[in-house]
Amino acid sequence: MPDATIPPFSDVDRLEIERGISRILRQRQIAPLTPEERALLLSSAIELRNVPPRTLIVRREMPLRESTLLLSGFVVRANDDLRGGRQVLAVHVPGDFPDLHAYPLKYLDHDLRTVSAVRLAVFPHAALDEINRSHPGLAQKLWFSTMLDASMHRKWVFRLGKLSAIARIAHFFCETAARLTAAGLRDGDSYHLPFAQFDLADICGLTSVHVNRVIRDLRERELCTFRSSRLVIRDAAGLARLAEFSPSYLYLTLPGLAIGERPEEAGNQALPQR
Amino acid sequence: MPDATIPPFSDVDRLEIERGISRILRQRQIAPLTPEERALLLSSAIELRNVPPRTLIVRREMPLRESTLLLSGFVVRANDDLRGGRQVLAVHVPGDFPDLHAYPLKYLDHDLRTVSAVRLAVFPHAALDEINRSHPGLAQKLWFSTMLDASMHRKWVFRLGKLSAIARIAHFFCETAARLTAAGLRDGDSYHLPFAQFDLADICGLTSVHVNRVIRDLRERELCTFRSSRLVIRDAAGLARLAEFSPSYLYLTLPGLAIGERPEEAGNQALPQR
DNA sequence: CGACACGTTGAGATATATCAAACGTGGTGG
DNA sequence: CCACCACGTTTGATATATCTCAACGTGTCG
Repeated sequence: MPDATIPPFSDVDRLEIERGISRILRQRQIAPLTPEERALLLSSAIELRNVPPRTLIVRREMPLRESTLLLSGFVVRANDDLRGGRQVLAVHVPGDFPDLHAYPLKYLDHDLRTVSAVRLAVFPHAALDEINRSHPGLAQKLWFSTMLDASMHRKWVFRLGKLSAIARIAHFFCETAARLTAAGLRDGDSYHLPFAQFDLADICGLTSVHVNRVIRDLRERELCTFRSSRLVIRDAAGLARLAEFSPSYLYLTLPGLAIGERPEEAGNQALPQR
Repeated sequence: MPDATIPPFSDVDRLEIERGISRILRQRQIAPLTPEERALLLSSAIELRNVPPRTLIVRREMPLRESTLLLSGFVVRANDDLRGGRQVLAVHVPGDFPDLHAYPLKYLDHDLRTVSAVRLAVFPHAALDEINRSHPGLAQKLWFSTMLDASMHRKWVFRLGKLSAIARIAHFFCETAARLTAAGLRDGDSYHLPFAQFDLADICGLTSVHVNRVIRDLRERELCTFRSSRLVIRDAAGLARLAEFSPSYLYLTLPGLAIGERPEEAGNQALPQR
C-alpha cells in the first residue's frame, strides 16, 4: 500500500487533477480557492478513475465513503420510474463535484451515470472530515458548491413546472452554455454536448420524438442548431428570451456569462437589482 | 441595545424557540442535535418574528445577513414566470431552515413567502460563521439539512418530469405526510395543510381547475380527501403506490414514516437494500 | 346581508404522447 | 472495401392529458 500522504500519481495525472481542481467554483461569487486550498485538495485525492460512456457510477441508496470530482466528460444524476422511464435530475460538467452531496448524506437518493467517457478524481470522506475540522473556510466553499447544485435543482423544478417544451430545451441549452463558459469549455458560439436526443428528453420531461420536433423548430427559428454532439448558438438573446433564462441562479461573477458574451466582454458584479 | 449574548426573549418565546430547535433534523439519519448544540443555537437566535399569511418574506437577489428557522406555519419558495404564473419550488414545515441556503449563497435565487401565519427565529450569519469556525460537527449537521432540501428538490424534478397530474398531487401529499410525521405534526390519519387548491396547482405545475378534478378523483378512488385545510388519508398504501412514493430520499430514521405508520410502529434502519 | 375569494362544473382547444414505419449513419466483420 | 447491423433520427397519423375560458356555486367575514 502506498503512503497515503503521497498519492502515487504520475506527473500527467497530477496535472490533470490540478486542472480539475482549478475549475472548482471558477467564476463564482464565492472567492476562488486559495493556492493552499487547492494544494490541500490535491493532497486529499487518492485515485484517478476512468469510466466508459453510459455507465452507472453510483447506485442509489448505496453507502458511500468517498466523493468524486469530475475532471472531464459529462455525468448525470437520474431517477427511474416504474414504467422504464428515466428522469435526469442534474447534469454535471467538468469542475463539478457530482456526489459531494453524499458526504453529508452518506448515501445518494438517485443514480449517477456517465454520458460520455469520464475521468474522476476520488476524495475519501475521511479527508473531507479533516478539511471540515481544520479548514472551515474551505469547508464552507464546498458547502457553497452543493448549494449551487440546489439552486440549479430549483430552476429545473421551475423549468418543468412552468415552461413549454421548446422553452425547456432552450433553457437547458442556455444553462449549459453559461456553465461551460464558466468552466472554460465553450468554443466561440458553440460547445460540445455529447447527448442524444433521448437524453434531452429525459432531462426535459419529454419524449425523444417531441424533442426531435422541438430541435427542428429551434433550427427553423434560427435560434440554435444541435447536430452530432455540438450545440451552435445562432441567436443568444432570442434563445434566452424564449427560455426566460436569467443566469443569476448560477451565482457567476460575470453576469453576461449567460450566453452571448465572452468572459472578457462581460461587465461587473451582478448582485442586487431590486 | 440589549446584550447580544442574552437575547431579550420572554420565557414563553424562549420556550417556543427551544421547541423549534428541537424539531431540527428530528427523526433524521444524522444524529439529533446534542444538548450543547441546541443551547448554542438558542444563544445564537436574536429575534422572534411573526409574519401574516400570504406575505413575501425574502425577495430574490436581495443580499441577506441572517437566516431563519421556521417555528410554526408554512412557508414556500417560489419563482414567478413572465405570464404571471408562479411555480412553488419547495414547501417548508416547522423545524425547517428555509433560508439557510442564503448563508453560503449570500442571496437567494427565489422568493420566500408565507402561506399561513408564521413564526420565525432569526439567526445572524455572523453567529453561523462562529459555529462554522468553532463547532464543525454542528456546521456539518446544518450542511446536512440543506442537502435534505436538495434531495427534495430532486424528487420534485422527478415528480414534474415523470408523473401524471394525479400522481403528482398524491406524491406531494405523501411527502408532506412523512415530513409532518417526523416533525410530530400529524394527527392520526390526517394533517393540517392550510393550502388552497391554487397552491397545489403552483406546487405541481398544474392549473387549479385541474387540481380540483384530480382531488375529486382521489376522493372517488377513496385514497384521500382534502377539504378546509385538512388532508385525510384513507388508503395510505394505495396513495403511495399511485404516487410511486418511497421515502428514502427524506433520510428518515424510521422508514415506515412514509405514511401509514405511526412512529412507534415503524421498524429499524432504512439504509441499503440494493 | 352582501362581497369577495375560493371551489366546482362544462365545453372546447391544444400541446404533447403514443404508435409505427422509414431513414441515416457510424462501426464491425467478412 | 463492402455489406450489414445497431442505434439513433425523422416523419406521419392518431390519441389523450391537461389547459383555457366561462359560468355558476358556496362558504366566510365584515
